[in-house]
Amino acid sequence: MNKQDVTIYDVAREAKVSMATVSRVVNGNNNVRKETRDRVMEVIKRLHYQPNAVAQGLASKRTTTVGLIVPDLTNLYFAELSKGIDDIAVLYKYNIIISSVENRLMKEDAVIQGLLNKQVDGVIYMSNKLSEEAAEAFKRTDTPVVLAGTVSDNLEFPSANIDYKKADTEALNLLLNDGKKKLALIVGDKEAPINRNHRIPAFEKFVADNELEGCEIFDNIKDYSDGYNLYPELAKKGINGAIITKDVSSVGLLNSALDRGAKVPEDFEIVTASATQIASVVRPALTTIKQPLYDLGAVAMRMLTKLMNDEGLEDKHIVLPYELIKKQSTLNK
Amino acid sequence: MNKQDVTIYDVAREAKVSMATVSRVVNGNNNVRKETRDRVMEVIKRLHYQPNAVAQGLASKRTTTVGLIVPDLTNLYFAELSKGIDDIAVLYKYNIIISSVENRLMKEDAVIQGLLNKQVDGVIYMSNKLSEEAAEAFKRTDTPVVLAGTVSDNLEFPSANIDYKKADTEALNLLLNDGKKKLALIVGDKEAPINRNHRIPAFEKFVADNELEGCEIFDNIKDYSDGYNLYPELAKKGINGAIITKDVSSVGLLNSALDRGAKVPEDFEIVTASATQIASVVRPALTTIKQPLYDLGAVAMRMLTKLMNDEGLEDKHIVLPYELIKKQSTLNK
DNA sequence: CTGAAAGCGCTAACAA
DNA sequence: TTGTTAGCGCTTTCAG
Repeated sequence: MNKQDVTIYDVAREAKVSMATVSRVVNGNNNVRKETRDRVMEVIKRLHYQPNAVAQGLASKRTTTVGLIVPDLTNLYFAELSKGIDDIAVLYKYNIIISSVENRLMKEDAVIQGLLNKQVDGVIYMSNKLSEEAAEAFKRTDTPVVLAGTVSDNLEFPSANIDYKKADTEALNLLLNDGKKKLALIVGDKEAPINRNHRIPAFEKFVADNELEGCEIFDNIKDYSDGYNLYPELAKKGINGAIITKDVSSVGLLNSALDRGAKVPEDFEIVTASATQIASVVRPALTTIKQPLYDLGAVAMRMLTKLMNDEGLEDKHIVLPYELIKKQSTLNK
Repeated sequence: MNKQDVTIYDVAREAKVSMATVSRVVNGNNNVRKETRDRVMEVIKRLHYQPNAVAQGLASKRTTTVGLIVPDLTNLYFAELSKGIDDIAVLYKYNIIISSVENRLMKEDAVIQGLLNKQVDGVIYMSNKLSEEAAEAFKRTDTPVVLAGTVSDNLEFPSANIDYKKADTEALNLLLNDGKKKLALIVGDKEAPINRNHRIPAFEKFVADNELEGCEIFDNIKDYSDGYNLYPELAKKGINGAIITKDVSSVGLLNSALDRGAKVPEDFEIVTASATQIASVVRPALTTIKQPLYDLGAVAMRMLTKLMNDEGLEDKHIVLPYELIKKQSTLNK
């Protein structure tokens, strides 16, 4: 059987109606007499007609496809966001074209352009750092864009997030309350807007407000071994409490601390800021800022569907509640 | 700026050539005089012309898009396969439409049909269990299909896998050699072809060959808590060595065993059969059958590119080497 | 090396 | 309620 053996034209002829009528039936348009509709449906069934979505897309200028831009699929943070997005996409009958952008030769704006050339109806952007060129590319187009689990510098794009400042401050308070005063904020990339504009200012404010000494921000801690290798430095500096944004790094740090004979949480407390599976299966279990990743994705996609239907957004920036889950990597006095 | 303000026609007029020539330039066809090419290129740059991939797709009947069918994105097994696929896809300039099929109301064949309607040039199927309808849908179409990290009952589709029988047998030998004789095979779904046709027969053969008593197969262990809750039953039955196919379950089992005071690996040994991140960060680290997931994905996608170019496959079923990584959840005598 | 012209399969006014 | 008729933006023979 060939790629497309039966077209709308075949159905029309066989059902003795015009292509327009078949098109109406296929698209659920009500302006068709029931009798006609049934006849057309019967022929569609009989001939196994399937509409060619590419032709539909060209004619209607809507592809029912959205683009997803994600750094890395194997990072559970993004995988869980994606799952939320996907479920809502299915609900609204959109397909998803996924593009990873981390460690790619192709520049981000080229990736975006590729998506736009495919005529996606919308884009969800999840990379932690919205580059200049990417922002420019988005601004040049009518195609709606929503950010999920990431922020832009000036709120120009709709987004779904948690209140990172509040979450971090609450976590820092937990550490301080446990008697830990030499604190660290450990991030993957200082320049990511989420860190630059939220986490770092919150950390600095907390340190200043509480007149803490010897607190420090560590940058460039991205994977398990980064975390593992960082611990000695923390120990030397007397750091006894840390918030880490990536949970794989947290686990590395945790294991490293344990391997070097540190007592967690007595000597050293850890809070991880993205509660994926991985944080909950290690022992001692990690205290986490639990972000509602699935929901963030779902909400972002829901916003996008509204924009794609020109419905407008009542709220451009949705903030979902987080939870501080206290486990065994903190004393929780 | 509108979705598409400049078309091939605009470029043609501006460059004083025909659309055909512009098309040739865009597609890198050599039959264009350098002078003409340069002129067209200049106009393309100047007008910021971007080809409409949907129109290209309709006219050429190739969309440079492939469909990915995956149970669940947040399962690292599939995420890592997907990463390999994605990297090769980028290399060959294909986009990826990803469809999750686990816990969906939509039946698998409907998902596949949706992909075919979008005129994908090929499909990579990674679900653990290729349903009847799915296989039928694939057989009805000319669109090439490749299986990655999964098998079909009768080798009808090209695939990339490891030798599951050999891997499991090697792992079982490790357990036996460590003195563990009451062994378990713990799977997510007994009926998945990979289990039914490979892992289970290998297990049964091993048990028979070594005349072991009290060995057993456990089904339906899919997530962390399934694994966690299974341990008491294993303990009661005196099972002292287990191969588990899902590593999240392995971790549940491990933690459960430790929580109940069992010594791992002295009293109880564990080998997990899919070495994702999660298996390597827990303590004691899990001994794993390390499948080259990234490579399996990459190889599958490479096969697909060949099929999409009608190049034919020298080898329909590619078997990649695995590694048995001995860690602390086995004695490794 | 280049252009003319016929589609690809469908949607969407507009008429009837 | 239905049909006619232009396209959507591009590729691809076929001629020249």
